[in-house]
Amino acid sequence: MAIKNEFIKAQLDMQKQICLTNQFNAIKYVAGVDLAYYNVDGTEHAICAIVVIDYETKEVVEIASYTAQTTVLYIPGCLSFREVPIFLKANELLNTKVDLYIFDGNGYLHPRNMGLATHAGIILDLPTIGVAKNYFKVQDTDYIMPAPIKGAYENIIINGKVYGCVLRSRTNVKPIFVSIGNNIDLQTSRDIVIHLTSKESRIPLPTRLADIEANRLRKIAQTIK
DNA sequence: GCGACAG
DNA sequence: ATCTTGTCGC
Repeated sequence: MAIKNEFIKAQLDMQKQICLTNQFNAIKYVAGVDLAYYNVDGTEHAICAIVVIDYETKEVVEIASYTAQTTVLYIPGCLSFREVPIFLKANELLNTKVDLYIFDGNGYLHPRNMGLATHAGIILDLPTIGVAKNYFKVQDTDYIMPAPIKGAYENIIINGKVYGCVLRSRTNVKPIFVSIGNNIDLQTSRDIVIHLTSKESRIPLPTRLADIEANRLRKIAQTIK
């Protein structure tokens, strides 16, 4: 498939820019990013919602969103090319100077270590974390199920390299998959995800709120049709 | 041909 | 991701 090869070349080119160390002094504003999709007369549209919260008080600081027609189809491994352009437009509407972004999807846990969170992180040149609700198998490697206790985790090691981890964000609840995006390390990513996860959801608060906002806007757009 | 496949 | 109602359970 010609299109997919273009994406792979672009990912391989970006690969060498990934930063695996913390590049921040303090975290004040954290943004959660999520997209929702719907159709209008057979034309697919996407809504990107970004919700910024205060890392300590967890209060919502700002919400931004951007809707656009979809131009790129979804191909496993190439998700970022579909979602990053729309995310960047929504991000332009943000007034808050965000310290860290959390994406709904993988970062380093990707065939070329270039998932959504990493791709966006390199463009933003800011710290990002990828949090996926489902496992995206790389090189036929399975993950080890962590203990059913909040905070338990197992690193996902592929060919001797740590791609990310499976983290139990809530006791007795299906685990999530955490990986670095850019300008951050995995240990810190895990700590932050745990800090932002409570009994309301197994997903960290910023992305959970972004998910709710994106779907709220989608339902409104669908009833207007 | 069959199954897998972040969102 | 989305199409979709009720339903079992804390």
